[in-house]
Amino acid sequence: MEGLDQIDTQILDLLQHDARVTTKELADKLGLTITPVSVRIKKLEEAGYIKRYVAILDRDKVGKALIAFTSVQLREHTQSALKAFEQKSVKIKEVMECYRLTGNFDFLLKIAIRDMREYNDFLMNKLSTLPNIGSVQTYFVLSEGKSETAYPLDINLSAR
Amino acid sequence: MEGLDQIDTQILDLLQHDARVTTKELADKLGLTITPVSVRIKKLEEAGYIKRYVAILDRDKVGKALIAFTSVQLREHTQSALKAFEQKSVKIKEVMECYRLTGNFDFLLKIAIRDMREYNDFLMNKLSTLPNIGSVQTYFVLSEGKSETAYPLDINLSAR
DNA sequence: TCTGAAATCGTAATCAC
DNA sequence: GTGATTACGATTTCAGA
Repeated sequence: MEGLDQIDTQILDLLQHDARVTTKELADKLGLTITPVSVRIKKLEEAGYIKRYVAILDRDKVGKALIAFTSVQLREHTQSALKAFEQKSVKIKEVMECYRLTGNFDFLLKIAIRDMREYNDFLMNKLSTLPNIGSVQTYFVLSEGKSETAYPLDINLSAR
Repeated sequence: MEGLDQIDTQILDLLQHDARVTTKELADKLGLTITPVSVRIKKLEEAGYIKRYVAILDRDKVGKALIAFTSVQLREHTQSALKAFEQKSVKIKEVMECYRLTGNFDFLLKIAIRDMREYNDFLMNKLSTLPNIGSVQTYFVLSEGKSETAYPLDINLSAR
């Protein structure tokens, strides 16, 4: 699959906001019939543009009321030390996201837990047991102004 | 709906990893038939445990190769200044996530862009036009070790 | 690459148990 | 909760433009 046209991009954008939209609805919005839309979706899936479909849960309702961003600096910055930290930290179930960053800390982790007690358990019994940890700083989320899984696609509106 | 039992929790966990799993597959995994599984999913949706279903796209393939975490400190910390920043920043399309944080910066933004040129445009023409900005620090993502939308649910495995 | 019809498959709703 | 039936809607396939 070589490149996306405007219709592909619009399909992706609609699906990344609502994956339950029916092919018929998509077809109507795009001014097409079901068949080509269905074919395009399948191609987008097979070519890997769509990685997967997931349900987004209500964080509070499933008991993960607390989100923390934990930044980590390692003591040693060899390639193997960086790799080792990454490989081990992502195995901790509370770690939803793990990024290696530029700037004055090495890793940023997003942690989902029930409460402060669970964060303490994460910090003391899980994160701190990893080798080579230098300094750790924690930032708790006070409020979530936006939390979007959809990427900001560039849709050329004149193309309709 | 008052509380989740082990079966509900397992349904949620399976759906937050793969929303395309069929009711039949869920039923088989849970040792039930389609009917009760179908009823439970509907209840979970109606009670708001499942907020929505989305497609997760391939970031590189859709041209958002660069992710930045941008931390912002405001000059003034009145309630109205904080609220105003949050309300305005979330309207910027490149801002996928916006959190108000404890600790030594006020907001953390996750920014998805094509490249450094687009980040510069975001910073110069969008973020910096918001009122009350004190200091801004940017951390670019060098590698994404884990990027999960699923919350770490506690599944009591002994319950099967 | 599209349209439109036909066949297939999954889901939702209903029922007796 | 099971298991069967039904009806509906979505998806896939295919002929044809």
